[in-house]
Order: sequence, then structure tokens, then C-alpha cells
Amino acid sequence: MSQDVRPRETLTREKVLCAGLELVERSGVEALSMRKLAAEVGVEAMSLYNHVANKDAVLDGITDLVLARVDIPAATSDWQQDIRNLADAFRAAALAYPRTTPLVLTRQLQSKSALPVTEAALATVRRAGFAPEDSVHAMRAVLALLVGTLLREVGSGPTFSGTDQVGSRKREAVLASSGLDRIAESSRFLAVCDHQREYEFGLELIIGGLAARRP
Amino acid sequence: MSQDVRPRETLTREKVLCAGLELVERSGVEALSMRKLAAEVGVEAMSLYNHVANKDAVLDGITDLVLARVDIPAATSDWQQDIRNLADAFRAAALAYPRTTPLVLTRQLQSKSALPVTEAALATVRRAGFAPEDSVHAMRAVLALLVGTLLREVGSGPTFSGTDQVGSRKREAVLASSGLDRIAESSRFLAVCDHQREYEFGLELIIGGLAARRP
DNA sequence: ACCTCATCACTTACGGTGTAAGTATGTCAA
DNA sequence: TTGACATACTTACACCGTAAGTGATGAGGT
Repeated sequence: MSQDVRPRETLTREKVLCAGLELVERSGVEALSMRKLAAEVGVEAMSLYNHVANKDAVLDGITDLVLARVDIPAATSDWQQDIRNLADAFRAAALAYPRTTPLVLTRQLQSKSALPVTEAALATVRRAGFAPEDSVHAMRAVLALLVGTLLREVGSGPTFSGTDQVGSRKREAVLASSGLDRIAESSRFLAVCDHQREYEFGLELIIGGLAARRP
Repeated sequence: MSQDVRPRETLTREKVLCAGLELVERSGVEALSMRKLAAEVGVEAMSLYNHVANKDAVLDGITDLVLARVDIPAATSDWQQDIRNLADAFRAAALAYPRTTPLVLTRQLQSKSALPVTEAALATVRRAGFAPEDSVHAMRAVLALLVGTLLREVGSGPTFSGTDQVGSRKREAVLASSGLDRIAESSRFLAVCDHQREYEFGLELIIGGLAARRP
């Protein structure tokens, strides 16, 4: 009769993974241990193994969670804008969990959660007139740029990104007196890194390259 | 008198790091522990701390070792070819130690060993006529692409790369019946990944984009 | 109401990790 | 010879992932 009531508060795989995502986001990837994760959900370490195969499966599950949150934008009539929108969406999903991002990027993005994003990406490039094969290449190029820029962004502390005037001044001085001409000449720009701007610049280069070779 | 003779075979920071690189390359990053590394150089774990601050310093040192091995190519009269040559050199240095590559790519490439490569990269783009600021952006875009493609390459086993006919057939079948049209249509190309080709494709897109916006 | 059985959290244990702290052994300069 | 210094070793601690075994709880059939 009362099968919809669950008096026993039982653990589920989903609860474990969500707690894992929270823990990683709060304390970093290296802080995730089976014992701490278990404590997080009010249980002993070994109990987790009733719901996940091992620690690696936890990491995979967390990756999936983030990947599934990519909010795929609607297509427009402008293929270039569609590429920007989709790349932005991927980037936003990753940056929503910055401390988890290294995990997501260094595992192979082959989970089922990545399929809808792949489909949307391919559709966008196909709509631009590219053949199926080149669509795959184009998508992979954009993805590589995304991974490279995101990894740089979450790897560097807020130091390199933001408004750390004093640190940037110091780096600039070091570079300027490195004895290397081109580095000295660009030291002002090397000393800081606006990740959003770098990402946009790189993406525009790729889109420009695609536009140039569009059938 | 005989101060050039070293009867006592003493450990050095360099020996430790070289042994670390070998160990990582032989058994993977996760296999590197202070105890195993010490055993490798015929010493107890704690003795390493006379030469390196901690494990993280070991990883940094190994990264440096690889970065220092980038063989910077001579400039030609063709800026596009120069970009290709330099990117190829970076890629080759990384792939010379494939199991160490994840280490190199996920740490910030800010070591002194990276300065000559940076200088060469900036010189190349400057020679193409770009301003100092845009040179930095262009270099960072190429680097992001390199990091993204290399990480994909060393992350996927030989499975995804090479001539694993049966695995690729299976992946193709799964993708073809995914119910997603664009994925099904491109399943042949999604099921495999020729990393060299993907890298070249992406690099040509960026070079194309640069050519289009050259002053 | 009772028994059975599967589920799932618990306990214990093992071999591994990084490294703090203290000790011993050698090589040099005075 | 003596002291100082460098460097290797030993011990110890708190933590890790997980294999193996144990016990409580709740559901379903009789």
C-alpha cells in the first residue's frame, strides 16, 4: 500500500555524486577522498561502494554531472554566431564549477552526457555548409581551443587573471629585463591574461579560418 | 688537492629529476611516489628532501625538463610556415614523453625553460606584421590549441588513435544508432581520431584566421 | 504473525602515501 | 684532533583506496 513512503533514508548513486561535486567545488579535486565523501553524506567510507564501483567511477560521475548541465542554445540563422553561442555555453558550464573543471577536461569527454552537445555542434557546422567529415574536424578544433583556454584559466589562480596590479607589475618587470627582445617588448601584455578575451580571440581566429574555407 | 675526485657518489637535484622523468615515462604519473623515486636512485624516501622541497617540486622539475627539450626551429621567410614549425616542435617535445605530457600540460607553463619558446613564438608573429599585443593573443591561441589536442591525444589510449579496426567499428555502430541525426551521419568520422590530422586541421584554421586579419 | 532473504551500512585490516622530526655517518677546514 | 656541516637513514603519524567479513533492517511469501 504505502510503497511511495520511504521511511528509511537510503543512499543513492545520485546523492553520492552530487555530494562529490559539492565537495570538489568547495575544497578542490585533491581533497576528494572516499572517507571525506562518505562523511559528507553521513556514512562510512565503505558504504559508498554499494553505489559506485570505485573512486574513479565517482570522478567519472562528477564529470558527467557537469557535462549534463551544458545549456544548448537555440540555432539562429547565423552559423558563426551559433558556433559562438555553443562554445560559450560549454565554457559557461565548465566555469560554473571552476574547481571541478580540471577533472572534466582531463577525462575523455566520451560520456553519454556529451552526446547532445556533440549533436548540436555538428548540426551547426553542417548548417554552415561543411561536409560531415570536416564538421567533425571543425568541432574538434573548437573543443581543443576550449579545453586549452579553460585549463589555463582554472589552472592559474585569480592572480594571472584579474586585477592583481602589484603582481602583474612585478611579472612585467621580470619579463622586461629577461634579455629577450620580443618578450621585453610585449611584457605588458604577457604579464596579464584576460581569459575571456583570449578565448574570444582564439575562437574568432578559428571561425575566420572556417569562413575562409567554407564550400 | 683531489677536489675534482668525488669518491662519495652523491645525489643531486638533477639526478632525482631525471630519474623521476624516467619513472613517470615508464609507469605513468600516478606511479610516481617519493618512495619509488628514492628506490630508483638507490636511497630512502626522506633523503630526496635534501634536494627537492616536496613532491610538487619534483613534478615541477620534471615539467621543466621536458619544456627545456623543445628544439626551436630556425626562422624562414614564410611566417605561416614558421608558426607550423614552432608548433610542431612543441608538439614533438611533448610527444617525446607521452606519459609525462599530462603533467606538462596541466601545470602552468611559466617556468624559465618556456621563455625561449615564448620569445621565438612572439618573434614569428611579430615578423608577420602583428602588433605586440595581438602577437601575445595569437601565441596564446596556438598554445591553447596545442594543449587541447595534446591532452586529447595522450588521454585517449592507442584505441582511439590508431588502427583498432574492431573497436572503431563498434563505436561507429553505437553512434550510428544513437538516434541523433548529425552524429549518425558523421559516425564514421567520430569513431576514430587521427590526432596528427586534427592538430594540423586546427592549426590551419588558426593560421587562416590570422592571415585574414593581418594588418 | 512468522520466517526468509536480499539489501546495505558497518567494522576491521592491509599495504600504500607524503612528510615532520630526530639520529647517525661521512667529508671537510681549522 | 676537533668541530661543523652536509647528507643519508630511521621512526612515526595521519591519511589514502579498498578487500573481506559482519550485522541490522525492511519487504514479500506463507
